[in-house]
Amino acid sequence: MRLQQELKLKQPLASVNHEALLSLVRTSSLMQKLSDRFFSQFGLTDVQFNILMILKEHGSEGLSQQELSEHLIVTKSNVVGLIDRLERGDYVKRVSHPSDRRFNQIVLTPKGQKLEAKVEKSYFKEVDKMMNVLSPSEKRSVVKAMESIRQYIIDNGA
Amino acid sequence: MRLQQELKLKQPLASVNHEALLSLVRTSSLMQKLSDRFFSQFGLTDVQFNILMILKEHGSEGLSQQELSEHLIVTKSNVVGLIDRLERGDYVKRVSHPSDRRFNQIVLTPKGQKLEAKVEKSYFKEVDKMMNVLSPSEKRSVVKAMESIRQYIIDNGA
DNA sequence: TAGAGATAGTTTATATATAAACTATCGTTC
DNA sequence: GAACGATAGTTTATATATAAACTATCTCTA
Repeated sequence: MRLQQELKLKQPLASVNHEALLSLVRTSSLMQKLSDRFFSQFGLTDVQFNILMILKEHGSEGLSQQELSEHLIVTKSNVVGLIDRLERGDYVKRVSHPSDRRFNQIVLTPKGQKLEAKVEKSYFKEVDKMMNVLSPSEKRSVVKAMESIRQYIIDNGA
Repeated sequence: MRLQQELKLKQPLASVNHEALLSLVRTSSLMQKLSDRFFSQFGLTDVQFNILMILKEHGSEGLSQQELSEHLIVTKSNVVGLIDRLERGDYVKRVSHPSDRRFNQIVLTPKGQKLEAKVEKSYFKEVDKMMNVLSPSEKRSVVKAMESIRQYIIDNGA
């Protein structure tokens, strides 16, 4: 559908720049909703699955909450609740760092490992289904454009 | 920066599809943060400004909370709190529909109109600055790619 | 070695978001 | 006209997110 109709605008968008921006914002918002629905099948949220994937990559050493907050680009105060909830579900645990008691090493439990492996398979299938609506050159173009935008944001102090 | 480094991945991304998806997700997340910082200058959030813009377009008739929830693609229960907070700041008000008391017509107050007009000017300048990192053909390509993705999501029941 | 500063994590207050259960109002149908 | 069903908005419980103030721990330096 055309963006103007989707946004229920009375007038066409005046600027191509605004149209491109709203395209991105609207699309990522809808992707978020699709993602929510997908992960809720497994009793997870997208953020929770992301954490499980990150922790899987870091094995038995895990990551500190500070490191996790940098991976997720969220504040450390947010990570507290995220780990609380994952710990409540017995998917991860906090382990005290042996030589520096300020750190929690967050590691997957066996239950967390099993769930991650199971969800990951379905996840990559869904990703392929969605992204294959784009041609290879479109994908390259999107990746390049997104990189330019991120560079702008980083240069402007994010 | 390369996505792999930004995401602090130990291994390169296996699939181009996943890379394209994470490009989008990461970029919109950073855009959200830039947006937060921009609007906080004016004591607003991005969602609040979006509501003010939508209401401006609908003048003295305003929109019901149900209609607003459709514009914003959020649930009506979310809209309750959004309007509560904007009403607390005297930016909008709830007006009972004259012939159907189930409806609230949400309209801008004079204070809300003034703020919207002021913020809008800066907003469009920022949008131009950011999106002009893309060439005209890149913008067209992004708009087209995003439309394809949204079509996929709509077809898959969102 | 005592104190100062840095770092990791937590708490609190607030904003955004959902789903589900609820109230109030309106329309339709019998 | 009373009952039923649909619609609009609210409330509650929960998840994600921030900023700011806090505690605990560690490190460095005077």
